[in-house]
Formats: sequence, structure tokens, C-alpha cells
Amino acid sequence: MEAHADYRQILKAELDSRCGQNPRYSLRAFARDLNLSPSRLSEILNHKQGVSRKAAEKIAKNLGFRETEVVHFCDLVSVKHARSIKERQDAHLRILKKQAEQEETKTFQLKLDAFKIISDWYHIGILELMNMKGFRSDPRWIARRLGVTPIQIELAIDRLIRVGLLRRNRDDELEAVENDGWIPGGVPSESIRKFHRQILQKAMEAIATQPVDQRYVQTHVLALNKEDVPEASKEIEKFQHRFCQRFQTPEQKDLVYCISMQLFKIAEDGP
DNA sequence: AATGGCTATCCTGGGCTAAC
DNA sequence: GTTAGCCCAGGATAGCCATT
Repeated sequence: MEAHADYRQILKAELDSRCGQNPRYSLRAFARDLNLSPSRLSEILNHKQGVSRKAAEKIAKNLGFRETEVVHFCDLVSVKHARSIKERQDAHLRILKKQAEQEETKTFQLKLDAFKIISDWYHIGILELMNMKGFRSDPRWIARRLGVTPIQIELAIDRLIRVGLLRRNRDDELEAVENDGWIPGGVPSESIRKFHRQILQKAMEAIATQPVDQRYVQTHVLALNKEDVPEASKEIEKFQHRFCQRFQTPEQKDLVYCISMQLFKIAEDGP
């Protein structure tokens, strides 16, 4: 059962779902299945009448809810219609508790998703692949291009949809969602380290497998003053920004490339 | 504790309108 | 004509609450 603020929303959603599955299903049919008169159900759905906890329990059971869902449904009813203040307050507290639990689960899932997205390079690969000419939403097609398994791609797509970086349009085709580059849920530093390790691994593979005319690998070793390191980092950042602006243009592309630059210490001056 | 007023639920039955 | 959705009236019932 989805989280709704109102028990009427649950009933309407259920009716809607049943009508979707069976075009001949109706409010009357729903009333029959819930063991209510059609007029009574109509009045409930249209805020003309309320429901007692006892009646709510019967309805929830007729909807096939699990025990905890029955209680939650009854609480949503009680908070609106219970006659005693205490019963309404108790139901309200239970609803708040349940909402807090659901929020916690959702936040945790988002954090896990964000962690996976930044730490497994092919998530970003899928998003970049979408800018390619002839992009196909077929996980097998994407998997072949990125060199990972279709299952990994399917899971990655689900994850990207959950965090709101991807969506499916009416034709079930994947679409990137406009965003400012921020991944919901925050990104733990360990996942960023894992991401960089994977990219370096990919660079090593490229050196071994890609022809020279299809890759560009340049390394310079130079002596630097400690106080110049921040400025050097800033210059690399500026270059990468300029580079991406020049090539990340709206038209369709035919390849996905990775530019990765490192500036790190390989030797220190002696004591 | 018993009582009565008040309010809301629950149900029945009938009727209206619109779509098929 | 049938069906569906909605509306209304009216009565039985149940729970709350203040008063006695």
C-alpha cells in the first residue's frame, strides 16, 4: 500500500487501478466488492459521509490488505472520524510514526542509490550515452556499448529513475531529467574514491586495447612548489570546464569518451 | 451510575441524469 | 431500456458528554 495522507485517496487509487485493469469495472462493482451499497461508497468518496473504524477494518480486509496495512488504513480513518479526541490523537501519532519510518527507509534507499551511481561509472555512462545518435532504451543495447551486463544496466536504470536523473516517457523510452548535476541523497567520499579508481582502471584498459588514434594519453612529471598546488588544481578545473563546454553541445553524438586528469605527488623533498 | 441531548455513522429506498 | 453515478430523505443505532 502506498503512503497516502487520506484514506479516500487509497480507495480512489484502488478503484482507479481496478478500472484500469478492467474497463467494465465501476463504482458499483467496487461497492459490491467492499460490501457497501453504491450510494454509501459514493458518499464516502465525495466527503459526504465518514467511516467508522469498524467499517474501515471491513473495507481494508475486503481490499486484501496485510495486517499492518489494515491498521494504517483504520488510523487514517480514525484521525478524521473517531468520536473521541483521544482516539483521534492516538491514530495521528501512529500515522506520524509510520510516516517517519517510511521517510527513513526512503532516505536510506536514496543514499544507497546515490552511492552506487557515483561509485559505478556506468551510471554516468548511461546518461552520457543518451546524447549519442541512435541511442536505444534497450538495456542489452546499452550493455553492449558500455561493456557491462544487461542486468547491471537494468538495475542502474531503476536507480537513476529512483533518484530522479532519468524517467520513462509515454512510449516507455528513457529520457534524461534536467538537473544541475547534483545527485539526490548526497555522495559519500568513499564512493567518489571508488569512482576515481574505476576510471583509472578504465584508462589502463584503454591504453592496452584502444588504437592510439582513438585515445589521448599524456603524462607530464614536473616539479612544483607546495604553495602553487591549489592554483594548479584550479587551472585543471578551469580547463576541464572549458573542455566540457566546448564539446558537450546539444546535438547527438556517436561516442562516449572520458576525460580524466590527475595531479598528484610522486616524490617529496627530503628532510 | 443513570439519563437525556446531541452528533455522526450506517443503511434503505427512491429518484434524477447521462451514456450506451 | 439498461446501467452507472450521484443525490436526498428518513430512520435505526452508537458513542460522547454534561447533568443529575
